Amino acid sequence: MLKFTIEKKLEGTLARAGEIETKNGVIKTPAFVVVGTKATVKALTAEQIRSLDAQVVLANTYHLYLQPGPEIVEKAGGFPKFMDWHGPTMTDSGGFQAFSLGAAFGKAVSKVAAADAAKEETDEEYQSDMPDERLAKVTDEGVTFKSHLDGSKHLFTPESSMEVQWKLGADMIFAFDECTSPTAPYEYQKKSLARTYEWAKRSLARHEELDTEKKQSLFGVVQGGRHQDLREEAARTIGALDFDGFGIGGSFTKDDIGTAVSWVNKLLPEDKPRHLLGIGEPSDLFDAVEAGCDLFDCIAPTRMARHGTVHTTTGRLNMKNAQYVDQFIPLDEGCTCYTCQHHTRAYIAHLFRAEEMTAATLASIHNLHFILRLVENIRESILNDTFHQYKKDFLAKYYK
RNA sequence: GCGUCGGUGGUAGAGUGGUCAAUUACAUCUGACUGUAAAUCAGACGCCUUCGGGCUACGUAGGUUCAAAUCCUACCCGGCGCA
Repeated sequence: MLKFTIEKKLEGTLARAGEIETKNGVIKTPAFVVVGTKATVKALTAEQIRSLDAQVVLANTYHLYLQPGPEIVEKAGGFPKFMDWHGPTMTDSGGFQAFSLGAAFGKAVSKVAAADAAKEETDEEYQSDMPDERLAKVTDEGVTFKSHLDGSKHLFTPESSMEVQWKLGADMIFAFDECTSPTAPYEYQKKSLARTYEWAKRSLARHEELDTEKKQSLFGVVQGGRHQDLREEAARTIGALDFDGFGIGGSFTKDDIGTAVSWVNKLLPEDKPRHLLGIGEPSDLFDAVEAGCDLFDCIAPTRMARHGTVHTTTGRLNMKNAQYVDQFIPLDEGCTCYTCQHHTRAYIAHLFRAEEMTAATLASIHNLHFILRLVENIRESILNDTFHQYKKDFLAKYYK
């Protein structure tokens, strides 16, 4: 069971700093949740995750269901024990894969789209653009999947997602939802929202049957795309259900994350934590905290690290660029992460060019450190009333 | 010395008379990445350009042809075989 306390609210905004107590430790919020999809944070050992002072690790139901399978994870004592992580944990429900393996499969759509790419299609366009080779299809019952690993067919329902997440054993789990595409027509999003609401109730019901001792906390997921009426409807209806916290999911445009999230957070119960699903760019984190979010998870720091992009206080660097091969300075001057304490840009650039695995490890350590410390600093700035100045200064340097 | 095979863009290696500035891979350069289908993907990659095109290129020099990286001759260089 979850205990959430708000220490401080930032006047004139929806931002708050607080603490979530789980049976595996306290999470100081706002907090960035590290993504460990397959019960591993890619390229990092559990010891390295601890060294980063990460607070929470999130794994994914879809991936662990397919491999190694929920029974193995259950036998291992749950995914946290399986991967030797002792702190608080979450699992995502598999709902996001309805989007990434469905409407988005093989296409260039991102759930956070540039404004011009987020144009809603007509129903006809949407249907005809739906990729034939997609691996997921949504029905009222649930989502049918073809495994991306071997093509085998599977069905996820709200009930089965709860069952798998029960076996995976995280402290906090998510209701099964449909993440819609930013190009989906309004009518589709409205229909999808009604379905996600039904799924929320089914998730709750199955969760209550399974978890009689209240070991896991269940978060409901608010969808609604970029529409104020849908977002508000979702916040009211999902918010009225007996969840322990809330996830905010779905698609946004780059510019309206803060706006859309504040529509929701104005209506969600104030005394329960809010997790913004899958957001993790610096500017988005500021906006989302200001709009009242307490938790974030994002694959961006680790994926970008593996692909050679690192965060610095003065913006992103692509370490594969020629200019870094002979720069014998840290990735980011003044950074206290392991990578910056021990290695130079030239060395990291060399490792990427040589395709050495440690390139991914060292860059992941740096990027996670950067984002984790950023969110910690945001928290501090709420507590000592310097949020607005900190935001302004940070963004001015980062997006110079 | 004789014979034989071969010399193609940064590298390897296709092409063997027109559709070739030349397949492909690698390298190089650049970009993207937001609940991980991702150690991935995309673009550029002879020179110039008013983006229509122009120019120079397939060892070197000639030649045949309307047209040559592709055919012929000589030379240079390399592998292999025989002396």
